[in-house]
Amino acid sequence: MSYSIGEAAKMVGLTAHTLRFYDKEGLLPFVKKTSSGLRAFTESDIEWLKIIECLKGTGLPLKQIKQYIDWCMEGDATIPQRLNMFIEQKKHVEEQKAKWEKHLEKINFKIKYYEDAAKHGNLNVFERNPKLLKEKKKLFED
Amino acid sequence: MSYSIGEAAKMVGLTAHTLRFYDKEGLLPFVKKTSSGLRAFTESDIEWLKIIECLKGTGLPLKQIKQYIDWCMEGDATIPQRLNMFIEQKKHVEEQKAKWEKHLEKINFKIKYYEDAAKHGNLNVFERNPKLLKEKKKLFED
DNA sequence: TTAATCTTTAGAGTTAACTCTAAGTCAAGC
DNA sequence: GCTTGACTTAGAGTTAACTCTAAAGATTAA
Repeated sequence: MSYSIGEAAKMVGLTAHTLRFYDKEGLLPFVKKTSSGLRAFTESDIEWLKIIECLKGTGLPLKQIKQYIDWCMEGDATIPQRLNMFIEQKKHVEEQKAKWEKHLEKINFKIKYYEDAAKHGNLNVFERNPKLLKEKKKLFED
Repeated sequence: MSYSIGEAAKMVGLTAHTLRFYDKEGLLPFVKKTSSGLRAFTESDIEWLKIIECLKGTGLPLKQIKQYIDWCMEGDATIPQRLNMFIEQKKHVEEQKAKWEKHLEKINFKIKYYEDAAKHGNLNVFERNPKLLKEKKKLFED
């Protein structure tokens, strides 16, 4: 059993347009067509789409995703490159997570700041709460 | 004391071009100019840049960042909107973090998979390690 | 069998966020 | 004073990733 492009799109949360665009960019060399020229997505193809989504969702550009797909199509000789790519991507995700953690601290500070400001209707937050000023200095120095 | 656009750019890890672009887009209404027309960034302006970087780094588009800056320029009446924006952005960051966690699991699986493949020089990983196949099914179902 | 709803292609258009160029102005060191 | 490098503007160009259009062919339900 196989899925039309519209069904496949729905399954992975993309549009048919986007899937055709990916195909045009060479990201879906594994998708076969029926005798009348319609794309037929297999279960395995859906899994490919999910790994593409995973890589895209962690910030890997389509060009590099294509590189990975190309390596997969080339066979066993490219296993080390593929392993390396995922190790690098893991590093990247962990760096991003750390960066987001830093950003989240600033956001949490701003929430505290504006909660106090909202309560009193003005921005004299640091006069009311000097500790928050120290916190701000720690967060924004470097 | 104040900083030139080049100095300010270096301090926040952007280029002078980008800062001029932000200014043109209305993101830097607070930056004053010298009598001869050069932008002069104060310490407080650098802090603005850091909060812009924080919002941009957590995926907020420049248009919405501009909306926030505009609210700040409007005064105390917009405090609730600003608070709300940071609360929404916090939610967004936490959703992203959860998404990245999911992606990281898939990446970790692929690393295990390709480590075994690399060790043996071929992709018959699931024949050697059926547990990994079950893990894969769990990760890619939904 | 026919209407409605897919799907196909090539190719044009869009959006966000830069990135660069040209032509001129300003500032710092010798 | 002069050179060198940084700064100014307006505006053009770039890149990634879609997003849409048109015209034609395929599939499905009544």
